[in-house]
Amino acid sequence: MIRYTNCDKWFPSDGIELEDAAYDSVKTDTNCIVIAGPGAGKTELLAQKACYLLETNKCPNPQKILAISFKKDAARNLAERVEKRCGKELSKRFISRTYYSFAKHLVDHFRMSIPENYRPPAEYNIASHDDIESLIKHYDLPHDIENEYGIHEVSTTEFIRFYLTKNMLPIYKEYNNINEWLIGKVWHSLINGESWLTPSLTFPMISRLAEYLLRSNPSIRKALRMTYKYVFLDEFQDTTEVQYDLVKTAFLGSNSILTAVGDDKQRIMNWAGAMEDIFNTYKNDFAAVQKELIMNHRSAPRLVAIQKVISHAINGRVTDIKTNKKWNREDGICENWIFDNEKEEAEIVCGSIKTWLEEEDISPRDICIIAKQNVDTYSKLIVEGLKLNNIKARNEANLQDLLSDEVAQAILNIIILSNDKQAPVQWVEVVELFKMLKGYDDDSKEEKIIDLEMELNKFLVELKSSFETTANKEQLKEIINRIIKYLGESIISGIFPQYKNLSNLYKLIDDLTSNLWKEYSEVMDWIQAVNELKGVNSIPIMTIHKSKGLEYDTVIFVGLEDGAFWSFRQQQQEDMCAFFVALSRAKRRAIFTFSNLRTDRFNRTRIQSRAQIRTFYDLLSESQVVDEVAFTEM
DNA sequence: CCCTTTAAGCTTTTT
DNA sequence: GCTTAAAGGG
Repeated sequence: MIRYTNCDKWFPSDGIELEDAAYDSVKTDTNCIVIAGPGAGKTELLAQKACYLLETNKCPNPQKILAISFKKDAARNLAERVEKRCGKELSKRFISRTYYSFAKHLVDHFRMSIPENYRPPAEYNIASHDDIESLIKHYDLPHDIENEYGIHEVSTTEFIRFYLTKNMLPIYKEYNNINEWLIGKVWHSLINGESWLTPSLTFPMISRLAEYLLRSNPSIRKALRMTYKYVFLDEFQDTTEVQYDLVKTAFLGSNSILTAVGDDKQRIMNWAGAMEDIFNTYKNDFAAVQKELIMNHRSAPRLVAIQKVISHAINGRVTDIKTNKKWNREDGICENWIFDNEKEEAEIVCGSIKTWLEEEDISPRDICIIAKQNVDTYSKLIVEGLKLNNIKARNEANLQDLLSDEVAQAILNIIILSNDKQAPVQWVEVVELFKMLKGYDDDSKEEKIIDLEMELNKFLVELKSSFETTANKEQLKEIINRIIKYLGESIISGIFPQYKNLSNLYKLIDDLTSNLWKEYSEVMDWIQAVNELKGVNSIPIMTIHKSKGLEYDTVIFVGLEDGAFWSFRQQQQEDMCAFFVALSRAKRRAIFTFSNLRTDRFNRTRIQSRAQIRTFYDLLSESQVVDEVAFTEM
């Protein structure tokens, strides 16, 4: 029996302290938009709000909270935080999904209620770019698109990204031009398939179908609104029109209470279709109240001082951001490092990193190397230089998909467990996975679980002896295949949709085998090899976009040059935001490098200019806490 | 065939 | 903004 807390007596769990605006946002009964800058504790705020609603029974059983994020790991993080804060039982009614999984669930579950001419078959693929391109080629049409600026040619990529799902369903009853006809044709072919193409839908198409479904079925819409009394919307500044239309149809005019969280200063997804004026649109549509968090728990005071200046340049607002008490007033380092060429840049950067790792209490994972884009070209010399000093650094994007895959994680956990029976975290994760694979839940009999654990132990012992005789890549692959067989190939493909097509699973096995073997052949120890593969001893290198949401003690931004910000003239605001995102990843130290000469991704060395980026420099000097260090005769 | 013009990629996620 | 590759014109 759960005992509920009186609303007035509710306090944040686990000793968390919320600032006033956060406390307001938790307790408010109205739709709201919470502006949460970097380090404001966005995830914590949403987790605490979920706890408040569940623990005080403001969200009574069987009603639920729906949280919608963009990325799987954001959705998972939030769910984990809620479970940690208010326990397993209550957190069952906290449903954390991505936009696309929310949409796909609706479409798959209520497929038969979708109007017939837009009803997809029970089995359909996720359409690839090539699938749609083949259709466009099949209809053999030019695809000029008319917009407010007149007729303009549209690339295939643009057609798929922006035009195929530009409007709500149903698509124009009468075709005004050849492109509307083409959009209709492509939709029809993708839903019904062609002789050479199984029915295939893109995620934005699925979202449009979900919206159409809800709009044309008031009873389903009503049921959804009754189920989800509270709705959280994460990273709201990145919302696309397709996603917003779905949210509007689902919840506008209902009693469901929406809490959107976002930061207009971190809008760096405009180019990918994020809505221009989403905060105001939402405020008007949902009569949402704006709250603004003013704490930055992450960055040191001197870094926050710079962030304030950039922030003001972005939106013209002056906010008195407060820093965490753990810092001294003078904490925080920000420097611009100017070099003649990349070679000098690499030397100084590598030397500094080496010194920091030796003399300061930080590990490789506390440092991050960031570039605007083309990460490999900007970091090539630095990676080579670090390698000479036995320091590892790597582009996170290359292994990200592999390492975030649930099946890959399970395999790596099992490999660790078979070599170290004491690994508690891995044990819990693997047992949970097996319970899921076998369809057990918390009500399952204790004996069943004990049987499962004993059987697993037996398997791990068998594996261990195999590992002792593994001497080449092929033998490692055999072991991984045995693990897959033990998990059950068909069970995997049934539970993890990405492996419905088994060739994806075989590709994963190949990928994992070669990457793990590469690590093992260097360290000759399985546990260490898994850890190296996970990158626990590597300095991460990534784009600004990938770094969003992450934090590091030290951030080295490589290449503060016009060449790196090639779109500055077209999207000054967005590039300023990108600069803000990169800067605000740093807890204590932010370094920006500039090189007069830079080799681009086509391997040509060019003179770099600062004419446009001067804007950044001027802002940095205005903040009066940035030191400019020249390693050159400029 | 050669020279000029034009398109597309850079930055991303999702079952 | 700057590159490469493909397409277009004479």
